[in-house]
Amino acid sequence: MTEIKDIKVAVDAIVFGYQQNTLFVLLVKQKFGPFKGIWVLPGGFVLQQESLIEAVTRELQEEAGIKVNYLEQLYTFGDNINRDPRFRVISVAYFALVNPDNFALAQQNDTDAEEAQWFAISNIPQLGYDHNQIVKMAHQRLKSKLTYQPIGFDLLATEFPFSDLENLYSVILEQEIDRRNFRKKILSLGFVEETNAPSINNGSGRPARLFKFNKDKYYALLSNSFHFEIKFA
Amino acid sequence: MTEIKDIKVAVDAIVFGYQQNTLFVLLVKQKFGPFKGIWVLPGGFVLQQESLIEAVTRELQEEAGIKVNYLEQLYTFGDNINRDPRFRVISVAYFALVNPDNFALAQQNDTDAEEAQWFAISNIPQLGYDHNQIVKMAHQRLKSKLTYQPIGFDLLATEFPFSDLENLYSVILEQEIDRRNFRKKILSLGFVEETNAPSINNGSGRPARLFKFNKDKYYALLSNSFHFEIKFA
DNA sequence: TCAAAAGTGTTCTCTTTACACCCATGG
DNA sequence: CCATGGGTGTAAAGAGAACACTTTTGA
Repeated sequence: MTEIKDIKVAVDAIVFGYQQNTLFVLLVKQKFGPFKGIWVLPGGFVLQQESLIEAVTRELQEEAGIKVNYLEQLYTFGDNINRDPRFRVISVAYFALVNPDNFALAQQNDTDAEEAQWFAISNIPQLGYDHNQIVKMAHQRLKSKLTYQPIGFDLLATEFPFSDLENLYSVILEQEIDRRNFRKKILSLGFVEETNAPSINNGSGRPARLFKFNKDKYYALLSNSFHFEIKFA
Repeated sequence: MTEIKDIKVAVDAIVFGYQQNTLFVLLVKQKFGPFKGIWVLPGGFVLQQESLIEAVTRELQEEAGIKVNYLEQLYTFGDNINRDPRFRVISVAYFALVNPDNFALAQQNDTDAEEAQWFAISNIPQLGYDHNQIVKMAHQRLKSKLTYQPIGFDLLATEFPFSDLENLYSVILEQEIDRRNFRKKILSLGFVEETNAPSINNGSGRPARLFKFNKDKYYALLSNSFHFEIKFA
């Protein structure tokens, strides 16, 4: 049974952020190891006494000082037995989203102090290991989940103008959206509500009213075997 | 880095089969270990030199002499650090389907010779480890995939009467189906075709024509960003 | 001729699409 | 008063749901 011992278990996180109509992915510069100096996904080995989730959360904190507000398991990469040139490693990849409040990266010369940086999804460099492939899969997951789960809200501020939501969908899905139909559809779902907050004005044009995602209402609907799907012409 | 070494990696498979309007799951009786004599999912530790997929395939062969015709990764269980009472194990669970040709279990007194047996999904006993939870998740996955991917065909014979497909959907989704609407919808998708095979007669009633799933046609449609969703009233 | 399962069309309703003008503000 | 983005309704087409009788076979 000696063969069993030597498979190492890692976690990696694909963290998406959204700012100025652009989708970003969080990367860190590897400080040592076979890909020293190369950009990779934040992640690392799982410790004996921690759960997988704890491992990801810890790594995100250590490597980027970031707290995500959506996290789910994506896929476990372990079919290429040489994906790490040093030894056999399988990696459980996690898919995460941050909203603008958590977008800023902590400047931390203190702890692990690796460089962490946001990269536009259209501009991801060559990454270490099989991480480009992982990013691709995560991007795909984001696109499809967006159409049947309300995860877009985790990339926006708590209160947002409707146009932000429109833009997020059209940017991420890379499709044009009919503003009228989109608004009608989203509002018909019943879990996006106008707030009382005063309208905001961003420079020019008519001020926008603010909306928010009502999580409770969403879950209430869910338990009544409710299902939605957002598609466009 | 000593903590890292001691996490063991296992794979488990949830294999579904379908016979006589009933959905079955394949279980094996544990021969040793902490759950000796208890039913569990087929699976075992991943060897140093094999991919995850190879590990599942091998275990299915060894423990049940079975070859599946659909296999995909389901989820990786590693948040309960005591899921195996002996040591820390994470398990990559796979979701598999067999069609009637592969349904029979090999009688194998030779190799690993564990007892393998099909259990109706409605009649799963208490399993070892966290395997009841895994089965539940797989069952959920099967239900939802059935509505947007043509995986039902992997549970049927290559050629099948239309009523088999109807029954499969209504049994697995636990819903009544309007036969006329179902047939119209499926045939409108364009990848289920009537064969030239002579009708078959099963005892009583009008003989049924046989249909088959045209994989090539399905993939051709897929690449044209085709999407389907099967829902019922 | 009866029992059993297979095969088939139409209407109504609801959802989705396409499409263009006015409104509120700042400069 | 102009530029900029926000806000809104209606008609036509398509998809989904409801619904029942005829056909073919074996016994």
